[in-house]
Amino acid sequence: MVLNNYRKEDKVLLAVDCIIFGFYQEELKILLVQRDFEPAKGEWSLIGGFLKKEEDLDIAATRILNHLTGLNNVYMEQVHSYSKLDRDPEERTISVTYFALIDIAHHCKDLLKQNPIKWFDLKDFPELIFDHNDMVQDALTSLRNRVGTKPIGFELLPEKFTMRQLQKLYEAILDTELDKRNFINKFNSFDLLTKLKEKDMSSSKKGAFLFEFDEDKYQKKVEEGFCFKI
Amino acid sequence: MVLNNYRKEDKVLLAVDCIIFGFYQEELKILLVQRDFEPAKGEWSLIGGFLKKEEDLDIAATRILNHLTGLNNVYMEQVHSYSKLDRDPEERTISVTYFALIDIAHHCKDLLKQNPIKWFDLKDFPELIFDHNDMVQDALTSLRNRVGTKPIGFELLPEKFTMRQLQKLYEAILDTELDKRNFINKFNSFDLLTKLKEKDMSSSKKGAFLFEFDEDKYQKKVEEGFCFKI
DNA sequence: GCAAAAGTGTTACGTCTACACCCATGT
DNA sequence: ACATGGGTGTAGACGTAACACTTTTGC
Repeated sequence: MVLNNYRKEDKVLLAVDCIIFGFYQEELKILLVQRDFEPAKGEWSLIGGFLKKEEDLDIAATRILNHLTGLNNVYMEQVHSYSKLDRDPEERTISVTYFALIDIAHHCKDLLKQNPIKWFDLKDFPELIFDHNDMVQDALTSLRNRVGTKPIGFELLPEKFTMRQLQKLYEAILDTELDKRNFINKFNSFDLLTKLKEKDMSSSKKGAFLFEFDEDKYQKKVEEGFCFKI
Repeated sequence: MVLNNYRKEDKVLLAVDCIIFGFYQEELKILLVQRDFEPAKGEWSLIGGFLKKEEDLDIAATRILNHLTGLNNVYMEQVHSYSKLDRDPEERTISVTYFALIDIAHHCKDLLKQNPIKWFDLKDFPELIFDHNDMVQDALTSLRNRVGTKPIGFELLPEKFTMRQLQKLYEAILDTELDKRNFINKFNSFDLLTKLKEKDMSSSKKGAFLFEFDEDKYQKKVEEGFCFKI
């Protein structure tokens, strides 16, 4: 027999946890929070919260991110749902994760000062509560897959960036070294970037030209069947 | 302030919906059920149910699949969570989808006779309730991505299969035509199949050699860094 | 003048694609 | 003997990967 009465069914707590990635000094970073409530008070955790009756998951993720960071208009994608019975010792909780991509330099100058929130190097961050370490791992895998088929890397960079920054970003995400000429040639072949007249003088004496991602151009190309593939 | 009391939080109904794929007569199929309860009684729907207190999502998906089909040991993967406020008119319900891969020929001879469950051609199935059409689309996308990086296609075939069957399967999943020589050459280059002495005589007079997927060999290769990529 | 990063093309290599004929067998 | 699907190899196109030197300028 098919289940036929919604009201008889068990309800559960639904949480949303955000894996917030940033990019700074050529390294991928992750934003973590020190829990200020039990259980596991004082331990490091992903930024999360509970789904409310009147919102869907995407909105909850946006709200939670905004609530703890003050950030808006952040690129987010749902990753996976976690449901092991004992994953949260306090109460049975199912958690849906989202990864978020943030341009640290632009948005977060004062975040770093705020107390229980801190950026960590993705290669060296503390043990997290519950199954949050798995979540980070899965989110990273998801990001790696995604970045290969959709030009979302820019979400981690300032609007204007140098080719070298872009390359270092992809190197950090994919955890591999890339040849600068091949990288630039490939990216240029997509014809998605606008080269500006400005230069960034912060990393060399000669200065490096700045580029912008042309979202409109990308959308038009997609409609024409273009498929981003790096 | 961080949320600090689990008990105050809203709880929700959590459903699991299964997108069950099969392969038969060179076409991808999907298993659908006619709802025998309100709302939307009589309409076609994915096979689903509600998560129970004592199970995690993987187990719920397995139970639901088994309950409506009698099948065990079915390959399943979580796809996505759907949470639009009005997606289920009866009551706020979040749904987590799983795709399942089934060898129709082997397992389901009598399923077809059972009443409210029916295999449909993936290219021609009825309008589904709620957001189930989106779920099917997303699951198909997920299957397409997955099949390119993990040898799961075999789950849709009998244990022993011909190269032609395998090729037709990939053609059906990817919705594209493949060259038989290129396909065979590529697959053989992986060295994951065992050629049997037996032939399948059902589709030609000459007969076609049967092959088996060597799961152990695949696992060993993966440990050595092998990466399936088709 | 030298250190440090920016910028720029070509060649070799490997992979992917296209393609056509013979084989075995049941009717 | 012929119709049907099974099985096999190669050559050209294409994309990827490897590689080194010149430029600019602040110190």
